[in-house]
Amino acid sequence: MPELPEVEAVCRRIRRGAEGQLIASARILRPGITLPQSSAETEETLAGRRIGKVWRRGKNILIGTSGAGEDRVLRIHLRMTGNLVLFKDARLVPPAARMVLEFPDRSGLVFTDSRALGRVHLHSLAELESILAELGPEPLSRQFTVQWLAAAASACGQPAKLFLMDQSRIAGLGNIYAAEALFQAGIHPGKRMKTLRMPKIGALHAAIVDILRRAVKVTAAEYRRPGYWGGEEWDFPLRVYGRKGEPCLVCGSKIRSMRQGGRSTYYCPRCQR
DNA sequence: CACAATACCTGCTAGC
DNA sequence: TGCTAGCAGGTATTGT
Repeated sequence: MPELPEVEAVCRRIRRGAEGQLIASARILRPGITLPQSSAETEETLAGRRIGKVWRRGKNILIGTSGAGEDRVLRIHLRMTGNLVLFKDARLVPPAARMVLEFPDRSGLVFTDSRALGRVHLHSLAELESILAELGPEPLSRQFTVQWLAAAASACGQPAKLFLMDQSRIAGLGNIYAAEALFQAGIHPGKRMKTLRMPKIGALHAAIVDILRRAVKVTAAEYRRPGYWGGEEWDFPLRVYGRKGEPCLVCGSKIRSMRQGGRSTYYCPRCQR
């Protein structure tokens, strides 16, 4: 489910309560989530370590830890339904809890994930660096410029929607925000990247940055509520995603949907060419 | 190589 | 009411 703004919101929500905490015990309640790493080994390594910095890269949540031996980083990917929540009592945890990091006072950080597609991995700093090197630039960083996007686009024959969702090109966009960015820029999702010219490239860059900034702002506020997510509410106002058959908010044409890369894409046939 | 299909999972909903 | 097909905000792997 979560894309960059939701992952950012989760980081901000847990940061205050998690940073600096001692992990008294770690329990992996669903062994598959650590594959190909061993869940028993993950539990053993984490126990007795202290949580350092919590940060994010693309859709990866990164939790630094220190203790016996070298520093390790816990990398959590929420995939479709994952979430991280701080619990007052880590023994009273919901059925979808997949990992529990319990602190000395019995409170804890809990990874919930109904579909169990999310992943938890423990890395050395060197290992983490090489994994993150596979990701494209952060769209809200200085790295992500119009010039960079123009250069990346000119070398790419992919349809625009697939380009935006490819984490090795830009890190953090997913199905919803990619669709929304293309709508805002007036670009058809099937448009080949290398056929885009300058005013459109600029519009796409501006749309990505604008939408993600606004979504982070709105979503981060909502995610302070610990139970948030589970509900169907989507706080960022969506203009095309999920609106098949409804009128375009700009021109009134019926929003259409198509399949791309096995996923549903929504677009306005008149505004997006 | 690029691209498409499928596997991974559970839960919800629309339609019968 | 109860069943089922289809679909879900993601990504790694397999197949063409």
